[in-house]
Amino acid sequence: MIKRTKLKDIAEALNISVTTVSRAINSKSDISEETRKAVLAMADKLNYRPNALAISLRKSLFNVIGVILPSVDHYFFSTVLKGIMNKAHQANYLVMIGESMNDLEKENEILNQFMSHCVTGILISPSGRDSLSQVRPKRIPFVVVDRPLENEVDSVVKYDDLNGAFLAVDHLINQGYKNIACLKGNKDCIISATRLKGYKKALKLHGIESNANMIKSCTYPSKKDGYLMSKELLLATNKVDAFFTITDNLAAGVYEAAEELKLKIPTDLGVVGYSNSQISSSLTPKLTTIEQPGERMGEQAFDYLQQIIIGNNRLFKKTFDAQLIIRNSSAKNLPVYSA
Amino acid sequence: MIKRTKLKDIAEALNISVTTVSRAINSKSDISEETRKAVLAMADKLNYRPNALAISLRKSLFNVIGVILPSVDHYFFSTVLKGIMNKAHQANYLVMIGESMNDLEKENEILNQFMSHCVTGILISPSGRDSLSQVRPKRIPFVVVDRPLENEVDSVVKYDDLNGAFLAVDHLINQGYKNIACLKGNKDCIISATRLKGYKKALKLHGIESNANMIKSCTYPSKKDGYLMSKELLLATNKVDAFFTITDNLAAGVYEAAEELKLKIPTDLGVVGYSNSQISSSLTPKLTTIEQPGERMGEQAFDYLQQIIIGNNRLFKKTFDAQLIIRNSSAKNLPVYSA
DNA sequence: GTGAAAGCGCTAACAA
DNA sequence: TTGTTAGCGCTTTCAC
Repeated sequence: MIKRTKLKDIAEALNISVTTVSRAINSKSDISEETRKAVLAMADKLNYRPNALAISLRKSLFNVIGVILPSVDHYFFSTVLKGIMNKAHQANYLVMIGESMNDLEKENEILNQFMSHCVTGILISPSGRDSLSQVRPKRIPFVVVDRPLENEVDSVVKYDDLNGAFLAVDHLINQGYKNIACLKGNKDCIISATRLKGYKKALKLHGIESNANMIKSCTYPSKKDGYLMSKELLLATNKVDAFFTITDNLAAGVYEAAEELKLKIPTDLGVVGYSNSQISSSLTPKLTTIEQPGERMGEQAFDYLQQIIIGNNRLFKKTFDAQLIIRNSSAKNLPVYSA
Repeated sequence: MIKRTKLKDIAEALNISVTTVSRAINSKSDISEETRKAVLAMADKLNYRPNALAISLRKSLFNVIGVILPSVDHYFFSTVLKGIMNKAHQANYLVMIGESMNDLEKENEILNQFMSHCVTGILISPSGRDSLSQVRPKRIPFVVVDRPLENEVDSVVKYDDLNGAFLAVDHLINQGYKNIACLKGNKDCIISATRLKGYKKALKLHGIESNANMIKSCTYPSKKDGYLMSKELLLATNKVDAFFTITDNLAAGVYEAAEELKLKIPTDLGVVGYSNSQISSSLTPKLTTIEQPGERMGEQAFDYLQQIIIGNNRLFKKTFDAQLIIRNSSAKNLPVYSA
């Protein structure tokens, strides 16, 4: 922190009191137009910039919020962050950002640092089931984004993941695929678990029995994991004719395995991903997937947080409707989409 | 900001002075083991958390840095941010993040807010040529990342973009492509300009005259722009047999145009992108591109900033070497790569 | 319309 | 080893 002009400097230069300067800067009413102008001119001349730390300390409010996301280079989360920043900027809030990397301990560390630094509120995409039990006791305004723990006590902006997965798998079945495998993430991941439920729900609805052998998990879903898991399944049973993957990355891996095994998508193998990330429309054939409006979710989350900060003490909940984006990776018989 | 335990609360609970409590918390030497333990126990009991604002105000240092990037949902920048956060977290710094959206005015606004909030230093990827003339006068430690203005007065972590583009185009020529077009961004974008130079340098080296009609610009390079610009070029001259695009997104657009016009990549049309973003290996055929180690660049930038903050008053410069990643989009005759 | 004084939570110099 | 005092930069009573 470098030394800079403060109110006292302005006061001394003008031979008036600090109080008066403060009043002028904050455009209070009880001050003469004359002095006001003089102060402002001098402030400008000396390149005065208020010290937000001092102001915050004095006024007990700090217009900074903290955002905790699993990872910023994950496309979906980066759009959530963008949404948050859109609104935060408008509302004159600054945003601090921390990555939890799905690590509860690191998450808690960041949380504590944020608290120490007096953030006014927290926006968090929890890394695990116990995340929020770390947050709640701090008694700080917060809103959960995208990874809702099942409860009725927190404000949360989420996505209808159950239905998203359901739509994906239902679509595959309707297209004529019979043996649909599911590629998912960690057992502890709420999102993964919810999407798995949606998968099972769709199977059940169509009278298909879910088979544990058709479900594969990995720690941190990547293209490579998708490749390995799908290859294993394709070689093992030889009956899998479609994949539902809980993330587009995994689907990209399926494409790779399919090519290696000379299986044509979508005729031999149907694929539906999740998130509509950038790769989904770059794959050939283009990937059918589930849209996730990260930016809008981030914006909504900030709006709720702001409501809570200004004292609106109710619970805010919003679930974004699931939306299937049909492209060519699931067109068993006919290509249905080409844009 | 909610009310929380402060030193005074602990002091009163223990009937000792605030100073003593402070000493205990900060584990100074001149304090009895006994009181130290008592204080720590009470602090824990009352769930004490130091007020970083007050500490910073008092000590005139605030362990927060500000990061200004054009856009966080751009893959490359999100990895830069990740690199910065890796190191910042290790060094116990918090990071504030702002998006300039390539808008000088917005950039300046964020800058001022950061300054007001007493960030110790700034990491910035400048949005335009005049960005730094806004930063320099503030006399705050800063490091430029990835978008170096041509000067010798700032610390900067950059990438050898001239050579990156050169390698890309040189490679295309060596593969046997004759008429190589360049798809780029805005005229004001330094990065775009530098890569264009590399393109021209490679042409020149091979005795090919650069042709203004083979160079197309757009405002904010997207897949769609790539599609439109490449289609226009392919329809117009019918002689373009390869594209060098200053970003992978644009290359993805070229793929789309190629498919529409029934041109086979790489036989009819060679393509080389830039950035090695996620889509590059999802495209079919896989895209030859230029690797950009965003995370490592972010880490390096933070390290430099930290040096400057602790008073190491020299200029820090680092240029990451350009690296061509050869995949199949540029294999005019034989596929050369498949992983 | 203006200024003096107190205090936000904390630390550092100086006393005791 | 502990306490007293002053002050970081600012705002807010309360006098004048």
